[in-house]
Formats: sequence, C-alpha cells, structure tokens
Amino acid sequence: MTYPSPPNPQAYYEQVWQLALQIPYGRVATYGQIAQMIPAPAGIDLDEYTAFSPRWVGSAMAACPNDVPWQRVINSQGKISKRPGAEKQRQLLEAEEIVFVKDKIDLKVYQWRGPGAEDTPRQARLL
DNA sequence: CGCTTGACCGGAA
DNA sequence: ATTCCGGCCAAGC
Repeated sequence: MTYPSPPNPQAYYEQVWQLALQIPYGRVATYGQIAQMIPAPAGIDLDEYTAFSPRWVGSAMAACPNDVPWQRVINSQGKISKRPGAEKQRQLLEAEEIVFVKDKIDLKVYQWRGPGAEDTPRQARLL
C-alpha cells in the first residue's frame, strides 16, 4: 500500500482534530466522514482528495493530542481497524453505551450527524 | 541513499 | 460474503 500526504500535514491534522473534538459522547464518525467535512487543500485534485483523505484522517488520529476522543473515529464498515490499541478503543466505546454486534457498530444508530446537527435519540435496542 | 510501512474506501472480480 | 486493487507521499530504520 502506498499513498501521498497532504501538502501541509500539520495543518490538515489540526482540522481533523478540531472536528473530532466535536463528536459527542456515545457517537461515532468514520474516517471518510471526517475527510468529507474538510475541504480539499489548494492544488489537490478532487478525485485524488477523495481517494486519499480518509487515510490522512487515519494518520491524523494516529498522532492526535490527548484531549481528542480518538476512540469515536472508526472505519466505514462500522468496525475498529486491527492495530495495537484496538481492544482499548472498543472498551472505551462500550463505556459510552455503544453496542457492538459481531465486532460491528450500527452506524445508522450511532453515527454523528456533523457539527451543529441536533442529536437524535439513539435506539436503545434492536430486536 | 533505499526499502518498508502506514488507525482508508469504494468499486471490481 | 471475501479478496484484490488503485491511489503514488514521507517518516523511520
């Protein structure tokens, strides 16, 4: 696997962290979702941005400050990507009353709508 | 200097 | 459901 980096990684990462800080307790966002909330840096082709920005978000989360709720950012499948610390991430999310089914979170129930969006009540249980 | 390795995603096979 | 592929940069060893 190989991929480019943002023109200014530090500046891009800070935008990622800024958004991650706004994800409420008990909600999750996907890497791609965060990426879409950030405009493509100047000079970056839109197709290229669409292709790589989710990875840039991943890189940003790998280096995030301690005050960022990194556990609330997961992949587009509603799962936690395999890596050291994944177990800890799941524990933190379960502590936020988020339910896992087969290692997967139901994004229709728990996905954050975005900055400024009103939170809708989560369904307590799906039977 | 030359590999190797990334907290991704959507579409194709 | 599952695996494979393109995208083609930069830090670390």
